[in-house]
Amino acid sequence: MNDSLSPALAALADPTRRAILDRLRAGEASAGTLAAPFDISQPAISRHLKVMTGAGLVTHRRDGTRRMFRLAPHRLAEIDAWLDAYRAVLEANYQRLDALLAKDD
Amino acid sequence: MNDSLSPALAALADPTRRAILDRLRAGEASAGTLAAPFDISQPAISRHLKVMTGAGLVTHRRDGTRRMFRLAPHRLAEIDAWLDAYRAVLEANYQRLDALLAKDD
DNA sequence: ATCATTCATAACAATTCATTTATATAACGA
DNA sequence: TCGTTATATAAATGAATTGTTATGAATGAT
Repeated sequence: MNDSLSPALAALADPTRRAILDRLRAGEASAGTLAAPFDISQPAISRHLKVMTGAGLVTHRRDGTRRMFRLAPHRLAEIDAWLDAYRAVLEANYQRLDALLAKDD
Repeated sequence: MNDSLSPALAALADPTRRAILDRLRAGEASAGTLAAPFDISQPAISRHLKVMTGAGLVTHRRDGTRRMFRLAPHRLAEIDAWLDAYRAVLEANYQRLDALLAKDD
């Protein structure tokens, strides 16, 4: 099995990493910028970025002493494609979810 | 943070558990039926099912000595909703993904 | 050359995870 | 009540994960 989903989903299972990814929707950012909002050490963030890179969720390029990270949408698209198989089952539940989110329950 | 995504994504990060979920798309199935295709011990599957239950991906009911499991689409819908935020970024990449899948690369 | 900045890597401890074997529990049928 | 079937739980183990502090490496500026 050519399993690129497992590492990607494992990477996304961490709230810090999801927050980093969220930030990257706004565009490229340096490791330092990405680390700033968090209360954990710089090496910890560096590791998170390495995990995300390994999972194919982000890419990076050098810019002087900084390392600029960028969202790599491919893996998210794969997850989306994986969800397609469940789309039929999900469709019956969208209303319920919408209602729940609306009620902020 | 009311984080139901983390456990769900962590649960889905395991190929065995994704395969179990896949099987459940066809409908309700007993723990034994779900365990059959795999080469790992019964307790291991039982634990996988417990993890999936804890993550809210499945529910179960008793049927005599058997325990019948069923897909619980709510969490998958939440993941789908989470992906919505990335949908704009993804859209630019669907063609590329489709091409890749078509080439069976 | 030296120094400051930005980031990665090493080494370590604590925790969590996936699995196994062995055993317990729950429900049914004779 | 006893045995069988189906499944869960316990205990143990090794591997992976997440965080820390300390240190190294790459780049640019003086």
